[in-house]
Amino acid sequence: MNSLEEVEDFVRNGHRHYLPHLSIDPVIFGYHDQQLKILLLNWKGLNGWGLPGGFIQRREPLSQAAHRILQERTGLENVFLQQFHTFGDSPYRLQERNPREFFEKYGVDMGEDNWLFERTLSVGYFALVDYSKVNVRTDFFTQNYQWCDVKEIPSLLFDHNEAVDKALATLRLQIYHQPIGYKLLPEKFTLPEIHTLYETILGKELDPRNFAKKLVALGLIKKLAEQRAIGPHRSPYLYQFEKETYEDALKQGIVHTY
Amino acid sequence: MNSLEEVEDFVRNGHRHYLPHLSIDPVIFGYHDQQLKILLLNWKGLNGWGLPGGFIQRREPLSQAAHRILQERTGLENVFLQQFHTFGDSPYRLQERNPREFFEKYGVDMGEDNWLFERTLSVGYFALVDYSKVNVRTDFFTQNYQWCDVKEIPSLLFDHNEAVDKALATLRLQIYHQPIGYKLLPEKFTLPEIHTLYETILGKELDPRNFAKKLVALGLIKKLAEQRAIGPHRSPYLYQFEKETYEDALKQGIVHTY
DNA sequence: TCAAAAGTGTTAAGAATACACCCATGC
DNA sequence: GCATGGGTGTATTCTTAACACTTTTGA
Repeated sequence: MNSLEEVEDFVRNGHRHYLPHLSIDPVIFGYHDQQLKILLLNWKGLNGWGLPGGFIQRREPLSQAAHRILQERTGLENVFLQQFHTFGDSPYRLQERNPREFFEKYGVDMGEDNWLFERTLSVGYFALVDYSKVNVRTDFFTQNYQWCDVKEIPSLLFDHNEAVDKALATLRLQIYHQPIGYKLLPEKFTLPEIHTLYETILGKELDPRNFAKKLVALGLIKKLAEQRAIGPHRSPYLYQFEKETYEDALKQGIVHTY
Repeated sequence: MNSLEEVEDFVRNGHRHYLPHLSIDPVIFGYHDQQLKILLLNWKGLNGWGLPGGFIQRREPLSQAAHRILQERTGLENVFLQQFHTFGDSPYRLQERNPREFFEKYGVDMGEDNWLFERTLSVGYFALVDYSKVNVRTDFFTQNYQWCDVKEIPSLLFDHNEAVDKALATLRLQIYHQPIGYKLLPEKFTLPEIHTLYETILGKELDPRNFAKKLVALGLIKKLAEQRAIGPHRSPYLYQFEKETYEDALKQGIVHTY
């Protein structure tokens, strides 16, 4: 949706293709270089940062819509993506919207009862990706983006701060029940790498000895014979996820701490 | 909604009051006499059992809608009610609905593009109530109801089995993170009572000694000096919830097992 | 005195925590 | 040889799990 024509078509005819009253605003967590960030877009007409978003096609399964929207924004497929809450309580989710000014800036005539003005609830999904592999695609409405560290989230548009907070809380609770990291680390990784990943996501320090013991005891990772040269330091061993144990844990859940 | 006039008004004008495409179908867990049941309604025209349901008013916060729908069905207020998932993937949630036959049975002329025919996603909430305190209110569409033991759930209409399964799984996971029981037991209760409650919800046996130790160690309940006479058996002591600890645990969460 | 249900304590195993030193590497 | 980061083990504490007999009560 980059040209004015496409936008006009979306505004006028979108209600034929998409369900009104519902959107999906994914919280995309990106991990790279020991940092956990989320993808924010600058919505031009609103002059503020917010989550990406999209609508559900009329005949499209909900979870497929979430994957599609993610794919359109990041180019990524096969992503860890999880529904965590549906938002419909905040004042912004109560009122009929007033994006009129917003659209008028672009000279699109919307009429009085355009579908985009109606009250819209949001189904919240979060994704966990390696942000160095992402090609963010902006469009007519969003020409800037940033990967913003989770420790420095600014005040966001709408109720998006609430969504980010809840997504992060869910992710942090989840990590005690399900393994993560498969898609965020290279196939072979070092203990310090996965250690930092967990520390970064949980936002707190984890004892490296206990952490390694735990992951090995759970059978989630196994040590390989190979090492990696990392310059003027001792070479760390490489590890791999134990795929079977990992997927079992994903499905059945585990209860423990780190 | 008991008379034909009300129904006709709902069918023809409901879209002015309610959001289309979205419903709330609460899974109402009722506990009483050491049994965990859910409320099922018999939808007359569909000849099958399903969950109660309702729509969201256009200007009504989502969680308030859930409470209202529950209140309308059960008369209960101030209930433990929790959102657990939004359903939009099953075949039933994909198609435009075809309740035409259903309504035609009642002689309501709906027209071709009635709002009730459209695809409808469902925001799932579950509630936990004492079913002996419930006055189920049926209406024009639902004149029978039953409290059905969770171990004997029949095949339900639409995707409601999926909703029940997921609600139960969520409740069982939740019980390891948050206390429950405040609204399900009398103010003063015995250890066997709360013990059975937890066993019933989890669907498995819990060692009575360890269980009692745990609840007391967590500071959730305290022993009173009083006992209750229960006939030709030893009189059990009464306990009370420690309100402060209980509410802290509700808000902040706990991680443990039973 | 009997039947039914309640109450209670200890031990062993496992898990979590805390903690500090040596090792390997490249410059 | 030195700076940097990686690797590893043990002791303590706490938590969980397993387990069986005695007490109370009213009939």
